[in-house]
Amino acid sequence: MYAGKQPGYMGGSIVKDHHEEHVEEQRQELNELMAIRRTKLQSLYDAGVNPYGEKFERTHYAQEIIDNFESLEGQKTVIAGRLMSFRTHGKASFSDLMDASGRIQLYLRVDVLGEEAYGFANQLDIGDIVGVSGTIFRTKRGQISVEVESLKLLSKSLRPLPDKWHGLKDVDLRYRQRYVDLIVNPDVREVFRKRSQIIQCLRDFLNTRGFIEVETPMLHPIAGGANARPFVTHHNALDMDLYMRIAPELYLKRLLVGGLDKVYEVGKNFRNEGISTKHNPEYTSCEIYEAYADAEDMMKLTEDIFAYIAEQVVGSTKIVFQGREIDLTPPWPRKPMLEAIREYAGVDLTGLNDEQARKLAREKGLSVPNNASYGNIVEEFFDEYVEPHLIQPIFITDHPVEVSPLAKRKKDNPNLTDRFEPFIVTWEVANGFTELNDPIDQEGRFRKQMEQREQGDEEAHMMDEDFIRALEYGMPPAGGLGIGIDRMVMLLTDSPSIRDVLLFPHMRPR
RNA sequence: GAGCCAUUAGCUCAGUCGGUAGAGCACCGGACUUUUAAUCCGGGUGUCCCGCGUUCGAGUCGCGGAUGGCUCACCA
Repeated sequence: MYAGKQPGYMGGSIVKDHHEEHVEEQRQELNELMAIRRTKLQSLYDAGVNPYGEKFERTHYAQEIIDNFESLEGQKTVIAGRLMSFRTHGKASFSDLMDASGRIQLYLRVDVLGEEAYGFANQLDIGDIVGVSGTIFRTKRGQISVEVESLKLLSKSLRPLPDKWHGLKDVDLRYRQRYVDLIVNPDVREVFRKRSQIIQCLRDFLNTRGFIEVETPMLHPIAGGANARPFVTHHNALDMDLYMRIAPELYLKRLLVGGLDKVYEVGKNFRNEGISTKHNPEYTSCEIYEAYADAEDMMKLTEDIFAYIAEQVVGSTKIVFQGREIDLTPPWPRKPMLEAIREYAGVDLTGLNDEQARKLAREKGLSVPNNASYGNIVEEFFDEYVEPHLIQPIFITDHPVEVSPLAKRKKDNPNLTDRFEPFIVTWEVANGFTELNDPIDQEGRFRKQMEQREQGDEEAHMMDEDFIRALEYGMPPAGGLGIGIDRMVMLLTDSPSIRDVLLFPHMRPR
């Protein structure tokens, strides 16, 4: 009954045969460096070593050992990570092991490990993942190290890593093979650790102030809440097209109607538009709504959020972006949009009608479509003359009603809204306003948007009848705020391109 | 979408006037028991992005294309 080979042995044999075939099959297509590693892989199997090990219990991270060396010197440790370099000296060798925390040097001696284990260690490659146990000490030259007493291969690496000194510079490859980028460029890990920290701080800040985090749909029957072209997708079972969300706004405001009066959502929006150093087709926003508040409250909230997070993550409200000091300390100045245009463009657009505004714009050499509204012209002047000057944090307020279809009109001027956008290093980093809670006005605004849509403006809002119905039940007066998380991360990590703060930025497929 | 630039070894890059394809790192072999971009000796591993053309001869010149970067346009 139990005659013949044991099941375990059989299993091993099958695995081995499978690997031999596989290795042989692929060898022809590989360059020499990879072929050598596959040969080594095969000899590991031949020697009965599993090159893809199992669970490994560690006692320390590399950085922990370095930070606490005084108290750890002479003690045993078990660590694991990727081998990043080798310096062999005959019967002794040095190697650098990198784990999530950092790097530490390994010291291997034949008289500690024994001939066999030492020989095995010298067959390892840069890039292999190992677990080691040993004793913490300091070399003659003062380098904190682990004298290795035993070593286990946990994962064989079959591809050579980029140059140890120059690393991986090809931007395209860095984004496409972010895993390699993360291995060889420690700064990149740091950026993403900070990104995580920033979002964590944001949640802490809001939760502490009594906001609750919610999740609303990403698949929308109507794409609303922003001026943007949506992605269209299809639900098979329902046989209907759906839009990937361009903003969570209209759902979050339904929650205000429902009585959840302080809500926020952190998540992705999808916009079917251009790609640039500041735009990715999917990006992360945090939208925040507070009932019984207004734009002024949301401006204070914005400043406080930026200041709090900068303090936590960078250690100061004065940060450096691309060599320039940016002072995020509240309060930030406020400036109405028309006043900013008067200041930087020398043009007063106050009280003009559409036609007068178009005429003035053309005189100034701006390209203006014939159906451009007063609001469009104001925005055009702003983008052209004002935006490039807004380096230090500032709130631009009081946007024209035509370009702010979800914001409440100003009490003293129905052509303007109680809206604000903070600008830092010329970027719009957020957008907020006193929310329009008048269903009749909202319906009128949607109709205006639909007219623009009919005139070919693909980014104009769609009519959302259910949202109107929700407002008809009564939405409390409220302030709303949307923060572009990616831009915030760029700012706080000194990253000039949005691709530097996205782990896997959108790339054309190869 | 337009302009400019780039594409050469696994990685980072040189390559002159059109004349047999180069360096460092990595890798392979050897020496070396406290090195650290270890060192020393030996070894060059290549679809020069692709195609067409000019030429006796193209990594190099011309045309077309691909991919990427930057700027502009678009886009909050």
